[in-house]
Amino acid sequence: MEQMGTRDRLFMAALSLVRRQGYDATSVDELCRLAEVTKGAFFHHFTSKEQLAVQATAFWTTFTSQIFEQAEYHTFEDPLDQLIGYVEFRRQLLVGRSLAECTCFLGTMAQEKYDSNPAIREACFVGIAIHAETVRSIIAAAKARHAPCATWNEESLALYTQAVIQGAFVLAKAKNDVALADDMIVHLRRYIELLFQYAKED
Amino acid sequence: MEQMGTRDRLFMAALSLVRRQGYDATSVDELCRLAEVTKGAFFHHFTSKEQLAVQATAFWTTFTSQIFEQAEYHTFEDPLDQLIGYVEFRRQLLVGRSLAECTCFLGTMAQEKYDSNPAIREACFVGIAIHAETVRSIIAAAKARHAPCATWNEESLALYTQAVIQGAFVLAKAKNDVALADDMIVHLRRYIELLFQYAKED
DNA sequence: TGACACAAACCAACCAGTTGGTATGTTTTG
DNA sequence: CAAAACATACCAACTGGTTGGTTTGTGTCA
Repeated sequence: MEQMGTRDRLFMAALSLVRRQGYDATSVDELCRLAEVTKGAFFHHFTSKEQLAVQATAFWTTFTSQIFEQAEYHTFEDPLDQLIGYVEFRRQLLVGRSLAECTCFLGTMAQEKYDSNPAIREACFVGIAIHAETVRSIIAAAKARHAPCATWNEESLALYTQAVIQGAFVLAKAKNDVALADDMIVHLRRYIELLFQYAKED
Repeated sequence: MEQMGTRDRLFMAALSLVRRQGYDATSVDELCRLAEVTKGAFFHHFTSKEQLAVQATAFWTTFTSQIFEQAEYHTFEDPLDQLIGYVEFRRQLLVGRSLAECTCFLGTMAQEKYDSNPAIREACFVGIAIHAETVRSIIAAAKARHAPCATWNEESLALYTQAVIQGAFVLAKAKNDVALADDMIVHLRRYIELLFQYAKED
């Protein structure tokens, strides 16, 4: 964090604090303190707290994309193995991490600001949709090979993977137990396996 | 709302405002305004905003329990029909309602305050667990009749139904579209059907 | 020398919570 | 039975502190 520029340090601070406390509970002063930046510098780079939040969603997308791109599952030949590999990778991302460290910046902000701040809401949805699209393309390939006649929609299933993961985070937060999220993602894996297994046997 | 007592009017205001704006964005003054109560009256009945939130979770539990108790699915003979009926009832609860009107008070608050307010977090989890338990007992009966040898855990599946619904709300909020939540719950129904269908065919 | 990147002091609005008080019962006691 | 004592429910005005955002000034580098 030390050698980063002022903007990126503020983005990192936003990810950290918003994921832990939410958007409203995170003050500009607190962001500046963590980023080791003055308030003057903050408002030099961003016109408002809202603008930081909106731009932080794009920062989050590049930040997380790098993590997923480096994951092993991309090297698997069979797209169904890639899909199961993706789900397993989401489980791996939970181990040894606190809730604030493994939960989704976009989901957290979207739930809080969906009605009161359209700009933030939309930015969060775009970020989720970008990630869901990478999952959708894997699902599409898996479907083409293993379940070409299946009735379910690949785009809908891609969004469902994200919904399950977001919901897993909500329940894990309520119980204050990351293990619960893992448990929920195991169900997601089983659903996908059943979906393809059942289609194969037709 | 007019003939209710002061406390219940404040609870109703809390459900309405917190579901729309979140906990932090809802001020005590705003709660009082909606409940048509003075700030003095607020702090006569509650020692803090936090205490209102904690007690509102119990209010929410009784409030929502009544809705579920009156639902048709309880009258079905087969517990598997009851389970599918429950999921379908969750879908019905979405129709004609805005996101703020159909999403979960507990999930919203839990995600926002899980790290910064243990009392609120715990109260939210208790509320979710109480509801999940009613679903678990239906699942247990359905499993006993239709899938006695299935390897999956009924408590875990009950929590999963709640995770999917919570996640459906997060995505629906991000897209600002209730229909997306409905789509996600359809996947949940299919998962449950596959889980029982597959077990039957063994 | 002038545009950029910051810093420090500051501001009005708003926040949760407190104050001292009133109106309306209910319970106790001479 | 009535007066005193207490309890409950409420209210308007206020407090110390925090909020997002502004203003004004300074160092630096092309």
